[in-house]
Amino acid sequence: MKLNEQQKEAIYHVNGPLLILAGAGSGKTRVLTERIANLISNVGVRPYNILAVTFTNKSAKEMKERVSKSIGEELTKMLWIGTFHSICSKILRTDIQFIGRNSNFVIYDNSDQNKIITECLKKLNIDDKSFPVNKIIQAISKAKSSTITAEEYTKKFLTYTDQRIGEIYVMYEDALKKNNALDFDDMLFYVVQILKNNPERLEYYQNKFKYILVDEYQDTNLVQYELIRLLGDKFRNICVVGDVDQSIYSFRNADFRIILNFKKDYSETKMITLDKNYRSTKKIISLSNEIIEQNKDRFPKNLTTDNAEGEKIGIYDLNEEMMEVLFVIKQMENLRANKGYSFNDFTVLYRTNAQSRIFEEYFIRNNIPHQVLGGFRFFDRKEIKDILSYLKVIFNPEDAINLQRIINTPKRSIGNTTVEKLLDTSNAYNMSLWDILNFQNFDGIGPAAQKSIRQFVELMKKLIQESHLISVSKLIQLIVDETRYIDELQKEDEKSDKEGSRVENVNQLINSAFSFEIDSDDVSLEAYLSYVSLISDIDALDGESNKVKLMTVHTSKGLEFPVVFIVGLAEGIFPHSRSENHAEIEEERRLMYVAITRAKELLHITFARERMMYGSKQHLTPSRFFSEIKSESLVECYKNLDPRGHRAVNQRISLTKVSLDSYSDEMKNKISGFNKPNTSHSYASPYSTKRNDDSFSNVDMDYSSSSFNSKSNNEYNLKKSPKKLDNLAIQASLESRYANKNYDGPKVEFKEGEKVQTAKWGKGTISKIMKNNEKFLLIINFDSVGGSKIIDPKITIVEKY
DNA sequence: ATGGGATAATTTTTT
DNA sequence: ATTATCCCAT
Repeated sequence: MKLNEQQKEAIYHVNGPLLILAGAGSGKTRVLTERIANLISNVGVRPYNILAVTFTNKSAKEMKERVSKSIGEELTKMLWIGTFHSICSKILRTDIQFIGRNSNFVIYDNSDQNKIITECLKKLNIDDKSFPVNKIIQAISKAKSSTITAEEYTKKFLTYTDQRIGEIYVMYEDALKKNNALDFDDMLFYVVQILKNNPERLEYYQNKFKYILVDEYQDTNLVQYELIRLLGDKFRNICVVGDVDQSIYSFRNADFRIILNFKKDYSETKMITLDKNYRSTKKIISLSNEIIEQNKDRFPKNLTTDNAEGEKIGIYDLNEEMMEVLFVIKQMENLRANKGYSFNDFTVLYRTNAQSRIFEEYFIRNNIPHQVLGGFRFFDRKEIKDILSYLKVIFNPEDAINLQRIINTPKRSIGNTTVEKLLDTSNAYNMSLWDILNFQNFDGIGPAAQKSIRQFVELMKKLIQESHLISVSKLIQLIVDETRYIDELQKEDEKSDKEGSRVENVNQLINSAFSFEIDSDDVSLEAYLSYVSLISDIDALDGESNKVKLMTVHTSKGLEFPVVFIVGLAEGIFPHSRSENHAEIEEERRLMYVAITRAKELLHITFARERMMYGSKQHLTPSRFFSEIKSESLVECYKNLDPRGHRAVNQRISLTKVSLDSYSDEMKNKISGFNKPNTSHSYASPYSTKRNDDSFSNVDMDYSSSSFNSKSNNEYNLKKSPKKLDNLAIQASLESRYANKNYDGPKVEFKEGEKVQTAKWGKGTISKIMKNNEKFLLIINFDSVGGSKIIDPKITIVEKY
């Protein structure tokens, strides 16, 4: 496609600060990548003089791929493209000594932080009811994101609460230092401190990064702002791209005022607005404009498009949650049968992860291939964290937090009381927990526990020794073998009937470590640990397989889909009940704006008036966002008026066309503080009476003639059924039988791109083959289950079909 | 030291 | 409904 004038201007601008205000779907990724390509190919900038910062690893990867296509892999490798954290981790690896820390550091995540804070509270004798741990973590994170040190905190904030938090902050910092650990915020803050306090390092990086590009600038926080400011201060070739209307991460201390103030910091800024949308239909863009215009804190901007007018946006007012799901299923079937759409054109967006469940349930029951993005992360699973804790302690035995995590995992009779005593001793002698464990005798600890401790120490020493000799994947295998941890997991797996076993997850971890060893230049334990600390999940969104995607609106940022269903548009859910003040409601509205602008062709918005929440039935009213739609011509509203309610569900959904006006009125009555001037000027549409008369043009969603579900011919599977599907259970047991048998069948030749199937995961495509002299693994994109899996064909039978 | 039962809380999330 | 946390009995 041809570039428009604004895009060209942004791409070919070379020197001086550049602010690109890029509306949704305005081709900003293209502008960024072509800008990099232009700097290198035409201006003659050396690739290692360019720094490009992205918001997620995924977008960093995408940018690398796209730049690579235009300037080649070799040059792209010399660029610094990455997230703020990965860039800072790279800098700290060489420069952390400047703040007197050891480069052997480990990165602490939220749960590690949680443990430290809990300990601090205990030591300071502060009640964790009046000072909830998560609130404290947030406060400290906020301070660090605003470049406020612990000492400054205690001086700056003088209320009782803040003074106590300051105390905790000081102690927390101390603990991190003792454990030779950094939290995520530290990584950025420390780099800023190093640059501020060491002129020669600042000079070095300023000369290195002659050209800086920052994506998603509306979601940066103060430290990130400082960092970019410091790095770019010499050459001032800073290009930032963002959209105030898509700032949705203030709960993570993002501050969109930073992008609003960019011009104040750099008076010579060239500002370019990209407001031509290449993604969506006119109707979708108009709707998004009407919603976002309600926000006061923004640059006025009017996104337009030359795309087709498009279909009206459907609004569906349903009686209960299950009907929402049924409606989505039915619509998808229609679009597939009559409009040539396929499963991977469809995406369901929701406000909270909890909403995904019912969709998953019914999608599985109706054999709808789907993939849930986000939600519970692989690396947050207990068994995975336990193993990573072993690795972290092996790498850095001073890490008392992870040491505590594994000292009695699996159970080896070193209980809380014993650990408490050990910690007391550690504090008393000001020695690390690891040093204390290495003593031969412990006062006041029983002989059984002493023996266990000695065994544990010997085990760890052995593992530390081995870690220098063997690969990470082998080390993980050794850990689970030597500790007999796998036995404990096996038992837990047998007890619970949850899907996806813990043992299997551990195998996935080993496989993913193996794939890291094949892909990565540096395969040291250190490199692996910083790699896993900075990635969120191993499964990525793969656009090729034919699956319906389900995700939160937050996760959908930056993506686009032909057909979007935004579900659960009810007061309390979207906008969320936790959003109370004006600023929070505006953020919810931006979130709604993001959701709408994901859609390319068709957009359906649904809500249910009744839904199960917190274990009981709740009655909900339509979202206030409906009342903000001014043009009746953009939407088509349907209401489910079936008096039989849920009993009718197994037969049909009967939808009746209604007027949008009813939602304006309803919202005016329901939302307190909603004081719009009288109806005279706004929402009444000349067509409203006609529409009401029209109400017998029903949309009849009869699905008894469904050709969709081939197995149970007539009906959608909507009745309650046991959680686990029978066929899945059978497949799983088959799979485990094969696994235990140590299958050594015929060696089949596999090729990338080949269609294969396994008993447990069904059909899929081989996306990558990884092998070396000790292992042979397949990465397979499965159609029915979420994402790709790493499969060892020696353990899992893989058949071609 | 461990495990079971009572009790409380329940957004969004990258790194 | 689900899950984490706490406290007490074993």
